[in-house]
Amino acid sequence: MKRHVLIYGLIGGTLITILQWTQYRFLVLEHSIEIYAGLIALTFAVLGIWLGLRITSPPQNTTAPKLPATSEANAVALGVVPPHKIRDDRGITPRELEILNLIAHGLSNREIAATLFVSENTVKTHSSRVFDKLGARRRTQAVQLGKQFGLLP
Amino acid sequence: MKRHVLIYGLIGGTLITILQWTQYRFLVLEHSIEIYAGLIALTFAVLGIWLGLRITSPPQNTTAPKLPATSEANAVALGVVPPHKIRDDRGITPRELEILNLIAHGLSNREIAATLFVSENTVKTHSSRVFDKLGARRRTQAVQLGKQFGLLP
DNA sequence: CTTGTCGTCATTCTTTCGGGTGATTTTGCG
DNA sequence: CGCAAAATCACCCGAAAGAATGACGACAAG
Repeated sequence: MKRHVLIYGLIGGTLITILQWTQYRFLVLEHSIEIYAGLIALTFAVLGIWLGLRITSPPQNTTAPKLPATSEANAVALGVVPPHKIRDDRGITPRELEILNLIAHGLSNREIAATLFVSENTVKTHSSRVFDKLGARRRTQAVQLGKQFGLLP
Repeated sequence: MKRHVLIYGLIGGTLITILQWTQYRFLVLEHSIEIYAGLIALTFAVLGIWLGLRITSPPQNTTAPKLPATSEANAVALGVVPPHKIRDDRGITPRELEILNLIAHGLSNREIAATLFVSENTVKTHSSRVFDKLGARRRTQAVQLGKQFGLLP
């Protein structure tokens, strides 16, 4: 990301230099200022669009927390390797995984509590722990990450 | 969409006009040309970024890191997915599907609103409609049903 | 016996979701 | 042009979710 800003500034500086170099031509051509302005506008508009695409192509990178840099996980993310082979169990206990599974099926905490015959607070505790271990802030995100880690089908 | 281009051209024209109007000031300030060039560059860079976001956010191909709509066709062609699983588009509009997609990625309503440059209320309206059309009561359930209907990868 | 883990439950508090309703603006199409 | 669908935004309100604690019993390992 920093490289883009660098390139950006570099192009800007180059453009300024070129403008400075061709400064004396303003005396000759009458309306060259508009032409130059248009050129600059066009250039930077294209550049801006390109930049805009660049900086927004990974939209949830800002929200997505710690993703492992391991080659296995990357392979899973890219779909190269079937995810059931490598499951990144991040210290998630069986009970917690059970809750995560029910969450993925669209059940509410109350329904999960009723299913497992435990208190709703217990479900909340488990889910909170799962979220913490997965680095998720919402249950939908937990489901998404759970699938990435091969914990969920 | 056409309006944006229009606005774009309008702003450009206005800028040119302003430049023309302030043309005589170039005789006073020595390096104002660079300043003006920088201003133009900055303005159009921001504008370009904005435009780039505008023209690329409606189709979620650029923002969606996951497999696009052609994934199912590819999967069918590869024999991975049985062809009887046809996507049951239940009158869900593209925008609504886009919101559903972002929900499936674990984004909150606020984050979705920020991603799509709309109000949080709008996101809520869309999601409510999607839930209604899918028969879901929770977003996790909506995701689950969306996958069942072949609307989500 | 001490330590650590796991599962369980509670309380308080804040944030987020979701339903409901109404409104305006854009847009696509006949 | 005029209409209908889609998209946008606003407000209220209750329910659900989640964070931050603290606590207790069971159980296995050291």
